[in-house]
This record gives sequence, structure tokens and C-alpha cells, in this order.
Amino acid sequence: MPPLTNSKGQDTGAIYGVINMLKSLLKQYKPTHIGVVFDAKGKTFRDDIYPEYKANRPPMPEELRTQIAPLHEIITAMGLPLIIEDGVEADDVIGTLARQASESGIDTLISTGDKDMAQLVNQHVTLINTMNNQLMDVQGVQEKFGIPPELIIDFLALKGDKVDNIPGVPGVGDKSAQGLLNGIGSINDIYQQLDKIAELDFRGAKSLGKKMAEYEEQARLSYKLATIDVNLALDYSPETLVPAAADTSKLADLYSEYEFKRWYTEVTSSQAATETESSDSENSAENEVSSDDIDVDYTTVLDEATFAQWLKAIKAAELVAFDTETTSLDYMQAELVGLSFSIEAGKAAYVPVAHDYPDAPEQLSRDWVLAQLKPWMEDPQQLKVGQHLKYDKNVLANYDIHLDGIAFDTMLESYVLNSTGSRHDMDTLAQNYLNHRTVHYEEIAGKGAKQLTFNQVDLDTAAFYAAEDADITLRLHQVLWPKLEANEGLKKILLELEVPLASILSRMEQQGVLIDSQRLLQQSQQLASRIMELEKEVHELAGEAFNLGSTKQLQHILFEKMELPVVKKTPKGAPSTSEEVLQELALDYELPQKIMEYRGLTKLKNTYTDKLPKMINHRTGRVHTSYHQAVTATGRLSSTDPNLQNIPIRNEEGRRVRKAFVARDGYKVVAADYSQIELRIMAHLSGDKGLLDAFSNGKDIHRATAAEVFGVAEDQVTDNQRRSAKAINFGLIYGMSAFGLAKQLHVSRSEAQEYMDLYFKRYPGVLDYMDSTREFAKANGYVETVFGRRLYLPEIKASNGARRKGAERAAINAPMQGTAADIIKMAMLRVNDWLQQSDNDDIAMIMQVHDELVFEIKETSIDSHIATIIELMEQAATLSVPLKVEAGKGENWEEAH
DNA sequence: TCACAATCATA
DNA sequence: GTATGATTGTGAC
Repeated sequence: MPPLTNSKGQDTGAIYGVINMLKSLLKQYKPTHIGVVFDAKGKTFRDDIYPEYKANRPPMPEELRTQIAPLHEIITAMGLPLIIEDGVEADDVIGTLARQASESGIDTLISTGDKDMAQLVNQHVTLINTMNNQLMDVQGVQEKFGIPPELIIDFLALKGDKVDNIPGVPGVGDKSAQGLLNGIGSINDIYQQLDKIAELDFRGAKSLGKKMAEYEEQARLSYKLATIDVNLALDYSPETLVPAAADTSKLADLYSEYEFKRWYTEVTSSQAATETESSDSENSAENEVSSDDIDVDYTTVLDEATFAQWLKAIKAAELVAFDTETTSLDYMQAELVGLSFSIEAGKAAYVPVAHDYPDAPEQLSRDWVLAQLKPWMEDPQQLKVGQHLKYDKNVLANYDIHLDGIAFDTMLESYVLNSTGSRHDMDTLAQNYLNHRTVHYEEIAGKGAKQLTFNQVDLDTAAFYAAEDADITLRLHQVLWPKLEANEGLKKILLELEVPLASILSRMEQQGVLIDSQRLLQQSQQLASRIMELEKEVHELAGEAFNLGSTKQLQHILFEKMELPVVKKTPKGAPSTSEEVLQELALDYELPQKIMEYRGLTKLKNTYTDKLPKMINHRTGRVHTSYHQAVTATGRLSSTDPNLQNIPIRNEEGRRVRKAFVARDGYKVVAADYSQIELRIMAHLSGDKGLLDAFSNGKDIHRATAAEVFGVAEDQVTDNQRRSAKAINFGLIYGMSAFGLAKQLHVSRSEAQEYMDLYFKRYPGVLDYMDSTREFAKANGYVETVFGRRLYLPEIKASNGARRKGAERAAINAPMQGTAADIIKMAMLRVNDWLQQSDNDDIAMIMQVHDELVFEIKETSIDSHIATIIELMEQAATLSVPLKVEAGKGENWEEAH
């Protein structure tokens, strides 16, 4: 066990080890009854009969001792009966309970690292080794000790135990003890026939009789000491040791205190899930997830006749669950391997078309199957449900099939129901909503570098996996949809926003973005030479060569070797070398400035100028990102592979990257972004008169804020005042505190507090809104966007103050960020409708960056198109303030701003 | 090979 | 002070 500590320096390794072991035992053996037994402090009866008992034991080390109380707390919060019995050892309690249980015919598993426990083993009692998880039953004891469990006490008594300081008989070790016990019997038997020892056939047997006689008293004392007392009078019995429900909020607090992050997430997400569950089932009867015992009927379709039957069935069905299997998660290079369908829970078909391992059964041809299916796939009236159908739609597009009729998507259903309650992959959803454990991809294909692609997976295995996907998708929909239907707002978000948006995103992803890779590679070279220079300079200043990219080595140079002052620490307690810190150190020293420049340039090179050219697809010559629709808490999209939502813009060198985002010949890049959308939403939500007026009159909002807060005329506002007002405005959106604002503005806390007080005095509606939002979140456990999208905040009632405050800030921010996300999604739908009507090839929507849409538009009539886009975006929603969109055009993305 | 921390890019 | 994703170094397996 590595010496594990939390950031406060408390030792947590033993806590982690024990709880981890408990969790895995619970998971593996699912006991109906359980007790977790600890030694009590103080003396036991063994100390009375033998003062030297366990005298060789060193005292418990401090770092272990401090972990006992937290362990007790966690175990109790887990709902597990915790047992501490004065005057006896844990072994005796365990022994007594095990004896009682076996007498009632109950099977018992004892988790222990103590070999003495082997004396408890019988037909109903098994040991599991804490260290290696090995089980030891009666036969196991015989194998390990060479004697049956009934003689273990005798064995220990003869042989003695250094650690427990059981004396034993001098000169008797494993071999002699085994010889005696197997040859004659128990210690009692041996002392009744000492003369028999000489007849035994093992080394030293001849002289053993004398030793045994001499040390009889010591042997008998050892026997007493080694005997676990199985006859304690306890005021509980095995039957009463029933696990209770876990106190999840208490557990969350404890896990967060000791910084067990994975468990923390585990317990808080299950908290959120149960909260959703209970709020959903308030007006219905019980909404319990029933155990999963449906018989399944999965067909593998290998011939045309069976295929024809299924085709007929799916054409006749009202709703079909549909899924594809492919060779890759990257939609641009995925090849279709098979398709699965389900029209009735528990019944599904898999149509393999490209399993190509040696001796794979003959399958229907891909082209034939797709030709048969194309009309159904492209028919908007033939309704489909799937799990993450955007992916399938993208893959099918590579085969010139344009999937339509997407009515539902279980991933989106789950996301809209509760964005943060769980992940939204099918395995997780099946577990949560159907109490069903699906076959996981890793189980059939392996993992890591040796992972098989789906075409290499054995057909029978693959067929079950694929058919299950379709079956489970349908069953998930049957569970999720009624929950959504019950809430008009959520239902609309799903059907009128997310589901249609998926197809638009699919289109954007396939369209891709044109990148001028020459330009980027050129920039890479320039960066490389500047980076080398900087590296040299830094090494000279530092007096030694080291890896500038290693924060650890940098910490050593800066704070140990050069003894610069430590400004801030990282969450783990090491001195921070973040931008902010270096900025401050740069005032007094030369090195930090150079490190900052080095960091900026390597970031740019490694993340953008080197990487983007490599992401260009050879077939299309463009870069194809993935937009994720079910990832963020607030309803925003996210983008990966590559992330096109964090392309630099704030400094000159970074903006050069944007210049490489270009348009085809004859086209230009157009960028249209919402101006101050989140502040406008704040004005709408709060209804604050001053804020509404400022926006209605088209004022520069930061200037207007500055004028109010600093009490000057708008044309008298200094740059500095405007900058402060801007920070305040942003801070409000983030649920700021005076502390945070002070840090941002580099002013004192009290000064920051003054600004805030002044602000709220001028805009009292905003203060009311902040307060009422916090209250709403506390009362309901969630907050909502203007359009009814929900964000659950399980931590809003956390007893840990910092976590609760964090949830409060999220509660303030989410309605604004989320409403903005809703609005731009609505705008995308409107723009898409317009593009479909005009049915032209001279305009394509290529990117979304939270409050901005980017297009590639043919130069002819570009201005009228821009005007239309602005119009559509500004009219996407009607709030009590106007929405404002600013748009620009250019040869590249940088110019378009 | 993997998970995590630290850092930094965006809105 | 909100929300993300990518990269690098590092240490455990």
C-alpha cells in the first residue's frame, strides 16, 4: 500500500484499503448478513491468563491509529453493522458468530489475514484471505497446514507463535507438530500416550517425548491462548446483522473529506439518480426497477428468406430499435460490420455483413443488405429509436444512405431527464433503468492494443452482443419515454430540440472544416525555433538543464534552487507554477516571464499547429470533429477529436491559428455570434429594470454598469472602470463571491465587496434573482433554463460548506449558460430549415462554438445570406430583451470576426 | 498501458 | 466564481 494521504496530510491509505476490500467483497459475494468487527481498546481475558500475551507486538503506528475512527464512520455510513466488543478480541466475536451461524446452517465467509482463523473453518465456514482473495475451506486448511481444521488450535499451541507471543513447545515447529497431530491426535491424546511419540516416524521424534513432558504446562497454556472463544454471550446474533441502506449524503461528505474521488462521484451520482427517481414517481405508484429476468430470443440473419421476414416486420412496425456495428469509433473511418433490429422487448435480430476472420460463416453481402434497407432507412415515416444514432447516421452516410425517421434517441432521453445523474452510454443506462447488465464490448473484444475490431469477433458472440444492443435500446426507450412524456418542458426539449439537432450536427461533422495545413506547419517551424531559443535561455538562467514541461522539475528549480517565494499551492500542496503565479513572480525575476512564453508557445504548437494538420481526413481533405450532445451539465455541446471549441483567439500568436481555418475556392468564412447573450438572459430572468433598459437602449453594457457602480456619466467612464465592471458582470454569471472578484481585479476583499454592494443597489432585481434561484435549487434539488431544461444539483444540501457553495454557484450559472445553449440550438434548427428550403450548395454550417455559428458561404450573394442568418439567430427566441447577433466575413475565421 | 494531476486553450 | 477538452509528465500496474 503506498502511503496515501489527502491534501490536509491525513493518512488515508488504510481507510482506502479496507473500504476497497469491503466494497469488492460486497460486490462479489452479495452477503445477506454482514458484520465488520474491530478490536476494542484495552485488555482482554488473554492478558489476564498470560501477561506476556502479544508482548512482542509493536504499538499500532500513529498513522494507522488515526485512521480507525474514520473507518468506523464510513462503515457505519455504508449501512454495515459495526461491531466492537470490550474485553475480547475481534477474533472471538467472529468465532462466536461463525459458530452460531454454522449451527443454524448459514454459510459464513470470514475475510481475514490471520492464519489462526483456520481453526474456525468447517463445512459452513470458509476464509477469504484479505491480501490475495484466496478462499480456504476444509480441504484448503488440510492442504496448507497438513492437518484438518479441528487440530489447528493444537497445531498453534505446539508450534507457538512469535508474533502473538504464544510460547508453544521449544523445538517443535511445523514438521514436528504435523507429525505429532497426524500420528497420534490432539494435545490431550498426545499427553495420554506420551510413550507413543517414540514410535513416530519423523526427524527428531525419538527425543521429542522428553521435551513434550517437560513443557506440558506451557503447551496447555498455549492451547488456551490459541483458542478463539466461540462461546461469548453477545446481545446480537448472525440473523440480526443485516446491512441497512447507505447514508449517501454522509458518505459523500466522508469520501470528499478523505478525497476518494471515484467513490465520491459514485455515491453522488447514485444520489442524483435516486432523487430523480423519487421525484418522478411522486404521483405514480411505485417506480421500482424490477429485476431483470426476461427470456430473450435473438436471431442471427444469414439467409435472404429470414432477412425478408425481418424486413417485412420492421416495415410494418410502428417503432424500430436500430443499431449498427462497425470497425471503429471514428465515424469517418468506420466500416459497417452488421446491423441489428428489435421491434419487441426481448426479441431482436442481428444481420452480420462483414465478419471476416478465418472460417467465419458465410453472410449476406453488405451491398445487398444495404440496398434492401435503404428505402426503409431513408423514409421519414418509418420511425426509429436508437442509442446515439448520430453516430450510425454518420457511418451510413459513408454508404450513401441518409438515415431519416429518427424519432427518439435513448442517449438523449437520458440526458434530457438528468444530464448529470449518470453517464449516458448504454451499459450504464441498462444498469440504472433496467437493472440489467449488458455484455460489455471489452468482454467480447478484449481491451488495449490487442482489442479486436467487431469484424474479427466470433459471429455467435457478436450476434448476441449486437442483438442485445437493439433489444436493450428498445426497452430503455420504453422506460425513459414515459418519464419524459410526463413533463411537457422536458418532452419539448427532447423532441423539438435535441433529437432534430442530432441530424444537424451529423451534417456539420460530415461537412468538416477546411484547414490550411501549409500555413500551420510553417507556423510550427517558427514556433519550434523560438521554443528552442527560450529553452536555452531558461537553462542558462537556471544554471542547469531540465525539462521545462515538467511542473515538478520546474518547482524544484524555482522554489528550491532559486528560492523564489511560493505564491500559491496546488490542490495537492505542491507550490504552484501556474500562469497566475508566474505573472506575479515576473515582476521581480527574469525567469518566470520566459517560462510563460515557453508554455504559451509549446501549448500552441503541441495542441494546434502540429496536431490540426494531422487530423485532416485524406478522403475529404477536411477536419471532422465530433460534437457531443450528452456530455455537459448545462446543455452546451462539447467538441472532441479535435476540439474546435477552444481554438485560440486572445493573443496575436494564437490568432494566427484561426487564420488557417479557411473556405473553399469561391467561398468565404462567415462567423455570427450572439453579443452578451448570457447577460441578456440574466436581464430577462431577473427582470431587473435597469438592466432591461440598458439592453433595450442598445447600450455598451459594461460601460453602463461602470457608470452605475462608480457613479459617473457614461462618457466619463475610464478604461479601468469599464474593465472592473466587465469583471463584475462576468462574475455575476459565475455566481461570484467577493473573494473571487477581489482576486480577479487584484483589489482587496473589502473593496470587491463594495463594488458588489454598489452593483446590487443599482440592480436590485439581480440580487433578488440570485437569492430566489438559490432557494429554488435548495427546495427542488434542480434549476431550470427558460425553456424548461433541468439541471440537478445533488450537492445543494451537502453538509460540506465548500461543496454546497459550489453547487449554489452552479445553480446561479446553469440557467444562464443553459438558456444560451438552448437558444443557439434553436437557432441552428431555424438556420437548417432555411438551408433545406433553399436547397442549395452555396452555404454550409460548419461549426458551433457555444455562442457562435460559423459558415462557409459562396461569395455571390453572401451579404444577403449573412443578413438572413442574423435575422434567424436574433429571432430564435423571444425574451424581454432583444437578442443581438454580430456577423463578419473573411478569407478565414480570424478575418470573419 | 493506464489514470491522474497540473496546466491552459475556449465560451 | 461557471462550463468544457487536450497535452504533458508522472507513478502504479
